[in-house]
Amino acid sequence: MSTIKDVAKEASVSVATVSRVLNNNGYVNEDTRKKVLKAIEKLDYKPNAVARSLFKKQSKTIALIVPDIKNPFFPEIARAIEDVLNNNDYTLILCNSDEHEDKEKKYFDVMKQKYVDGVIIVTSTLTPKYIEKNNIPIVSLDRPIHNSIPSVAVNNYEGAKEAVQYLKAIGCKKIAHVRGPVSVINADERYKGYLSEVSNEPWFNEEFIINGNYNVLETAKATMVLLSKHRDIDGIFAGNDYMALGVLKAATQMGIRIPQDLSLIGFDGIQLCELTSPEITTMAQPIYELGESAAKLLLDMIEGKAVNPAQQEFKVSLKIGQSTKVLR
Amino acid sequence: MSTIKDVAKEASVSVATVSRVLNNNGYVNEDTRKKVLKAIEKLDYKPNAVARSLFKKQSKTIALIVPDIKNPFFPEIARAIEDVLNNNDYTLILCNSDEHEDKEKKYFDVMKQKYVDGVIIVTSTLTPKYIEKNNIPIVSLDRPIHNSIPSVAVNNYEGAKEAVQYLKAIGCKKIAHVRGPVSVINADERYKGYLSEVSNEPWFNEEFIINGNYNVLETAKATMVLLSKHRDIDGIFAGNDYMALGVLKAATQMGIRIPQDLSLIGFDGIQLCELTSPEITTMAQPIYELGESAAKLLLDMIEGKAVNPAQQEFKVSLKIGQSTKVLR
DNA sequence: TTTTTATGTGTAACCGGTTACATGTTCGTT
DNA sequence: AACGAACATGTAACCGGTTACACATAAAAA
Repeated sequence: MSTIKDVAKEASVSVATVSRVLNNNGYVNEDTRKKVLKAIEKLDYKPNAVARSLFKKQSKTIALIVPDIKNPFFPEIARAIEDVLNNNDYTLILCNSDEHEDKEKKYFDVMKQKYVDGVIIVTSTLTPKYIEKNNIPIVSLDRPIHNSIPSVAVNNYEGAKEAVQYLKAIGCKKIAHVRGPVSVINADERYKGYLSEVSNEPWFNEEFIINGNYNVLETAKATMVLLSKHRDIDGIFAGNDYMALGVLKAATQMGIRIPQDLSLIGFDGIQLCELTSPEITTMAQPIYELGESAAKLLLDMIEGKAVNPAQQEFKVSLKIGQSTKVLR
Repeated sequence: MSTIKDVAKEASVSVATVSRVLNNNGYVNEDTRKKVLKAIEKLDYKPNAVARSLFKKQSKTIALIVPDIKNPFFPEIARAIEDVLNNNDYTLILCNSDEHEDKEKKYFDVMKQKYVDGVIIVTSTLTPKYIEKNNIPIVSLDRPIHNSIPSVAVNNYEGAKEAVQYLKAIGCKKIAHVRGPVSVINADERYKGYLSEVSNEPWFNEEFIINGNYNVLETAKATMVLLSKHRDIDGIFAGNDYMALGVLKAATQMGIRIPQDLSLIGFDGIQLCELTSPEITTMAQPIYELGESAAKLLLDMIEGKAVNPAQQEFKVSLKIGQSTKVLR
């Protein structure tokens, strides 16, 4: 690999001049510029990003910390983010936290040591205090942390209400809810949205709420228990699509037909919804847009454009599949 | 952020000494070491990874280039790789190539500029010549490029044969194949494996082979055409699980029951197989192991342990789900 | 006692860029 | 003719580490 010195020598100029043409700043005579460009071409010179980082204290790299990339929501997010970064000559570092605070913090340390320019994080454990202490541009995604931390998310509470309203509208008389982990803010919001819609219904029963922990198999098990005890449930609002898959599985196994016997609606709008049969009706988040916006917001912050701690809230939208059916 | 100079001053020693205790090499008096450690503690000093990289010409970072992280095979791979890296204090950069040679090459350039220590790549387009020219430790995953390039993959040909053999064994009389993209080596191998098992069968028909391009919806469409024309097909070997999902979708839509009317087997063994109903029978690759091995191999290469261009080949194993049924 | 050898520490060069500052031209103005 | 602004380029310090080398001292060997 040739260095800037080699180029300087080849073009018979100083390294400063080469640096100037490289970065297109300062005065450079047109002829000199051409000479340098020719030398760069000849030597197939590529500037050393690490040396540049050391001086500039920035690496053109951002990190994405998610609980687990295997959860199908996150690859879609990651893809959107990477697209934006790629278009802006940034690079994406991927981290799996398993929701462990220790891992998150360890990643944070490493990122600071590597001059990573910013972080997009999906977390339920990190505190605003810790984050501010680290003083690195950050955007929380999917799960707002605090109004002092920029975030990109959807209105889970409203979305959940709409989902339940839809089930009601198509004629469901007894609606159950599979909620996500207690510690996860969006699962909580969705749960609250469900509650606000059903807690005053005469049929409402605490037992209609089960916890699927954002896990398919766990959901399937819990759903079987639920449905065998309460055979008259005719609608289920799953806290996310992944768990809706679990419900689908349980129902199929029990010979309960979806949507004929039971209407099912999920939340998120992951691609998987369209691939199952029946296709899952869901309250869809604009996932790609979410990732895209988070990335753009972060880049703006890094480049000093965005100043106010933006709290972007997107709307979810009902995406009707085949798992819900108008009953009457 | 404090630097090594701050620590040196705090401990009243030279930066060289601090560096020595940091890296645990060279002679350092026990008392001096303690003094330095105390200073490090006091200042909460973390060495600057970029400065270190510049000198050492290595970044403790490796890149993973996949066609698209949204394809559910890759998050599982990525997770395995990241686990290994994390345990070895390496960081993972994620790149989506969309199978475009241009993007792959662009990533390569960036990686070299950033002193990325190695690359794990899933590609069908890059040539051994190009790769060797770049002279960076590399492991090709899932799709061997050439025997001069270390790779980690499964025996797709054998696996495909076994899959078809299984369909035969359970009594399928007419077996179709949904193949993957023509340009992708593993899709080709699987196709050949299928052919070797069926081309001599009296029932064999060229029309039993359709192309799903590793795409669900495309597969579903093609499958509907296939099945409406050839109603006596009673077994389908899908080139991967993702396409098997497409077959499942098509069959459901057409009222063809799986496995009662049609047995379906996929390839890969992604987690999704267990989440559908019916669960998909598949020739499972040891996905996690694949990623793990690729990462370990690459780290060995980077640290100069592995020298011979290893071509690791893993075995696939039949994982019986609910999409295949013994017919007689 | 002298010579090695092992131990301990500091100075400064180096990794490959960027940029502040100095220096020197060339113009346009007055 | 004199002077300031714009243009052009080079020198060297700097970013924050690592390490070769020099030097000093203590312990071991001759």
